[in-house]
Formats: sequence, C-alpha cells, structure tokens
Amino acid sequence: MVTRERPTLEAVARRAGVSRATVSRVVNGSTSVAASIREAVTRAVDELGYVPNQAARSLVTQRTESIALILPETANRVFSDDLFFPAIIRGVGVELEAADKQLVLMMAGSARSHGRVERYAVAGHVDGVMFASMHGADPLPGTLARLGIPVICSGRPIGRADVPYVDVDHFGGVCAAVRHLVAAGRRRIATIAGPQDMVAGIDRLAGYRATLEEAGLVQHVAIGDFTRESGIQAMRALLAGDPALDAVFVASDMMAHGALIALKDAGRRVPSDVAVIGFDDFEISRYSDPPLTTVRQPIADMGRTMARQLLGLVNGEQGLPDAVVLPTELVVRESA
Amino acid sequence: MVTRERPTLEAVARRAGVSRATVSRVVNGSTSVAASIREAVTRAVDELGYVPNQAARSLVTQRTESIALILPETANRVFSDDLFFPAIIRGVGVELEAADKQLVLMMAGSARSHGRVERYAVAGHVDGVMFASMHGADPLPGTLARLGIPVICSGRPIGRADVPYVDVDHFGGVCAAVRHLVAAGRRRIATIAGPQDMVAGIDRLAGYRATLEEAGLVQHVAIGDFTRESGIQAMRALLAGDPALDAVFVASDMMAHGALIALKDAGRRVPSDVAVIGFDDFEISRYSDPPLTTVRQPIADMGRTMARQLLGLVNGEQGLPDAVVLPTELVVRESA
DNA sequence: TTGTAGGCGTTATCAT
DNA sequence: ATGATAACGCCTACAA
Repeated sequence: MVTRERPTLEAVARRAGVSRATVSRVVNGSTSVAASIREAVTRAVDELGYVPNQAARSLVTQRTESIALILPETANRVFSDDLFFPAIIRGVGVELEAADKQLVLMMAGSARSHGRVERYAVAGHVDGVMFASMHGADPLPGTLARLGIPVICSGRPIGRADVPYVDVDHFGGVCAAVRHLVAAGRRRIATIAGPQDMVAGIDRLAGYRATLEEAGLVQHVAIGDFTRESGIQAMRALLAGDPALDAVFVASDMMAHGALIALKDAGRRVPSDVAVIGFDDFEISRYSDPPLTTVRQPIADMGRTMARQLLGLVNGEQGLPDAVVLPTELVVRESA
Repeated sequence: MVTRERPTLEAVARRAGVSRATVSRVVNGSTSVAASIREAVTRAVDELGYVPNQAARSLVTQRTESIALILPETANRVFSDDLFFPAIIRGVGVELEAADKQLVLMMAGSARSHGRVERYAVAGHVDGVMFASMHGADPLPGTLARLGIPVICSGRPIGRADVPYVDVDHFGGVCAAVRHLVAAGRRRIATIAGPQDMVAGIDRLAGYRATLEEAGLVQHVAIGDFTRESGIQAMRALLAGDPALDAVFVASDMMAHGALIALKDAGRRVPSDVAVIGFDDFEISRYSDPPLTTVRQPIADMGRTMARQLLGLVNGEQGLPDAVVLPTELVVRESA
C-alpha cells in the first residue's frame, strides 16, 4: 500500500498562483484576504484535497488540539461491567467533541504504563491532561502541573497535590442514605466500603461512620474494591460477623448487586430482613431484584465538568475554581 | 501558568559537547556511538530532563505512533449499559499498549463528527484507523483506505467496501442457539432481531430464519436496536402477536434482559412457559433472573485482533488476511 | 492586502 | 564514529 503523496501548502499556492502565506491565511480564516483570492485558494484546496499537516502545525503553534484522559487502572478494571469509567469517558467525549479537540485515552494501571503516560504528556503530545480517578498520593498530576501542563483530576487528590479537581459530595450523599436507614428503624446497620486508597472509598466510609456515631449505633465495616465479586464476599463476611444485621449501606452499585446476590443465597429477604442501599445509580440498578435504593452521583457530568475546566485552563482563562463539587442525591426504590 | 521551556536536542548537544546528530543517535538507540559519548549524552539528557518533541519527529518520520479507534455512534450509545464498545476498547487498548501506540478515541455518531474524523485521519494525525462498528454502507473506511491509510473494521462491511475486517460467526452461533430450542421441543419460536443496517443484526436474523426454515416452523420477527428498552417493547409486541409463544431468540443480551422483564410483567415464567436465549454473554447475564442462556462472542478478542491486524498493516507486513472470523459458542444456563 | 524569509525540533544524508 | 546541513510543512513577523 503506497501512501499517496499529500499536497502541501506549497502545492496549493502554486495552483492558486499565490504565496504560501496567503494560502495559510485562507486556511486559517484570516480576514485580511481579498475575496477573489480567497475564492481561488479555496478552489485549489478543494481540487487538491489539501489538509494541513498537523505535525508541522503543532511544531510552530505549540498546540496539538488533543487532550489526554488518563485512566490509572488496568484495562480490565476500566471496562468491567462497572460503568463508572465509561460514563466519565462519555461526558468528557461530549464536551471535547463540542470543542473540536481529540480525546487520547490512556490506560495506566501498571507502573510501566504510568511512566509511558508521563513521557507522553511531557513530550507535548497533548494540550492538557485529565485523570479519571486517583489512587493513593499519585505524584504524577502534580509533576505535570509543575511542568506547566494543564491538569485536572476526577476525585479530590489525596495529600496536598496542588491540582484542581472535580468531585461529588460523597459524604453528604452517604449521610442522607444512612439517615434514611436509621429513620426507617434499622438498628444494625453495616457498610461495605470501597478501596481505602481512593477518596471515593474513604469519604463514603467517613459518611457512614459519622452518621452511625451521631445515631449511637454500632459500626460493622467490610472493605471491597467496588466490584460485584467483592460485594458478594464482603456481604458474606458481614453476615458471618452479625447474622442479625438489618441493613447495609454499600459504597457502590456493583458491590450492592453483589450484596443482593449474597443475601439471597443466605436466605435473607430484601428489604424486609435486610435493607440495602447502594451508591452510583447505574441504570441497571432500576432493574435489580428488588430495584435498588441508591445514592445518585452525576458521573457523566463529572466528565463534562472536568473537560470544561481543562479547556478553560488550556485557553488560559483566569479565575477558574480549584475545586468543583457536584451534588449527590438519594434515590429511593424498593431495596430500602 | 507559564510553560517551562523544554530542552531541545540542541541544548543537550551543547551540554554534552557533541553535535545534535549524535544526540539523536543516542536517543534513538543507534549502535554506532562510542560508549563514552553515549554515556555523556545520556547524562545530559537526564540532567536536562530532555524529551523528544513528537511533532518535530512526526514531521520528518511521517509517523505519529498513534492509532484511532472510530466509534460511529453517539456518545450515549457507546457508553450506555451495553458493554459491547467498552469491551472492544479494552481489547484494542491492551494490544496497543503492548505495542507502545497511543489510542485516540473518536466518537462519530453525527454527520458533523463523521467529517471531523475524516479530516483528522487524512491530516496524518494517526498511523492507522479502526472502526468499532459499521452502519449501512459507510464510505469512510473505503475512502481512507484508498488514500493509503491503513484501515480495519469490526464487523464485515456492507456493500463491497474493499477493507479488511474482523468479525465473529454470527450465523453459526445463532443456528446453534435456535437448534437448541428446537431440540428442546419448542415449536413457536420468535426472534428479536437487531438493527438491520448492521451486519450483526442482519446475520443473526438470517441464522434464525435459516434454522426455522430447516425445521419447518413459522417465523415471528420483531426488530430492536440492541438496547434493553427496545427488547422490552419488542417482547411485548411478539406476545401480542402470538400469546402462545414458547421460545424467543434475542439478538443481544441487553435486549434479552428487556425480554425477561417484559415476560415477567406478562406473567410468563422462564424457561417453563417461554425459553429465552441471548447473544453476547456479558458477565451480567450470569446474574439475571434466571441466568441467561446465550451465544458467547469474544468481543475483547475482536478488539485485540483488530489492533494486531492494523499494526501489521502499519508495519507493512505482507500476507495479512483480508478477513478474520472468530468463533461463537452457545452457553447454556437456565433460561433455555 | 500580499509576499519574503526565518524558524519550529527532528531525522537523515552526506562528508570527514 | 561523528559532524554539518538539508529537508519535513507550516506559521508569522516584517517588508513591500
């Protein structure tokens, strides 16, 4: 397969009988070009099928018109049947498309790929970088930001990384959920928490602890990793620890589905024996058995917001907020 | 935020006391460099934190080291709770990461974005292009291929687009599924087919028709669009048409879940009243009520295969197959 | 308004 | 083995 030679500015210029500079002006929409010449150039462009070479353009403009979305997870984790990352991607994608930027997706679950991501960003391959999740005190966002690369994170970074972020109100959402359980008369309320190296895991557990303390109830905690399988395991462990549990707040919908499965296996009815509340509000939760009461977080909105903030940074806008926190909301269905 | 000036080859060369050419050789791993000089250059690179400018490099090498994955769907369609596209992305991502290529994700559901994709690819922004799905007789793959851009499609293109593709054995899988129903004594077997502008929709319907014809049974067809909601609607329509249906082959797992919901609403038991078979074998189908009998297609494998084929094309390998068809397999659970 | 010319950071082709 | 030097294709002062 021979790559057909692509026409250059030079070729268009010759054909239109003008200079390269003029063609460049027309292509980039400069106003100071005579109508007749503009027309001739446009025709030449069409006839030759000219398309600007982005590499050459980037070399001089220092812009690539593309934005990286880093997923600090393994590919299997990103695209399991958990829809968190897909929703982030969707939100980001919509916003970038509107701004005519390209989305470069980078999965960086391993140390090796983490380094790759850094080199890639530092090489100036993208105009800005978004992190779709944060684990522990990852130094990469801070490193990039210090190099002058616009960066934004999804989820408040742990430690004092000086990087702007977008997050949701985990704590408030969980408090509403657990209070709902308390108000319904539940007294032995357990939780299946998320991974404790992520703010989403930490804050949701904190919300549970605070509310139970405020109600003067005993805490029962199991830790999962947001997957359904871990939800099953955790629910079994909780039941083994206290067979008389009458409610469980689960830090993600996928784990909540796991909990429903484990409860069914254990012969418990939901919600009469055990009330269950999740966190996410994926569409599928409307169809679980029973339909899941859950805390809705606007995931795609987070993606959109991240993208908007980042585009602002890239364009050098002033006065952008360092943090945006989106609201969460309890959605009551039948499981609690 | 001021972008800190990045060091260039020139700077490294000065620091190491050699020429740019030599630095370039070291950076690109040429063997013909004296060990002592190589060491000095490496040190200078580290001290300065030098990273090659990809735009400049692309300009001369004509390579970008990145590959586009086109999703000819709207963002909402790509990332609904259907896991087809995420699985494709996962497979592609794994393979490209191993090859150290970047994945550029492009959603192109609208005509406008379709044009954007074309311009982007033609601009030489990527070394090759993959299409994650095909609708109707989309001319874009053929157009790009004719321009000498390596292209590969997921799903056999409709019409005689002369473009290599990777697909699965829809027909064979469906035949196995429907024969399973026939063998179980079902006689009023309906189908919920997929969209008829896609090969996946067309071939699966063809498999149903062929098998029913071979068994001498009456065909009952409803068309959906692969979403759960359309599965619900279609199942209702089928029941209205023939309340005595005793089986249904559904062309996707999401639609099959919709069918299960509609059947439950209509007071039918699965599988005793109506047997249900889906197509996909998403993980979630193991947890539906009842667990879904379905045709497994290796979606992530398709992604990986596409990526491998494309990388072969990009590297100018000879003798690559024009088409790869992966096998499908009936997975029997409780719904049929 | 239009053209000339220099430079963006690399790689690659020559000599040396 | 190493160093000049010419592309690569484009944008943008600066001149005209």
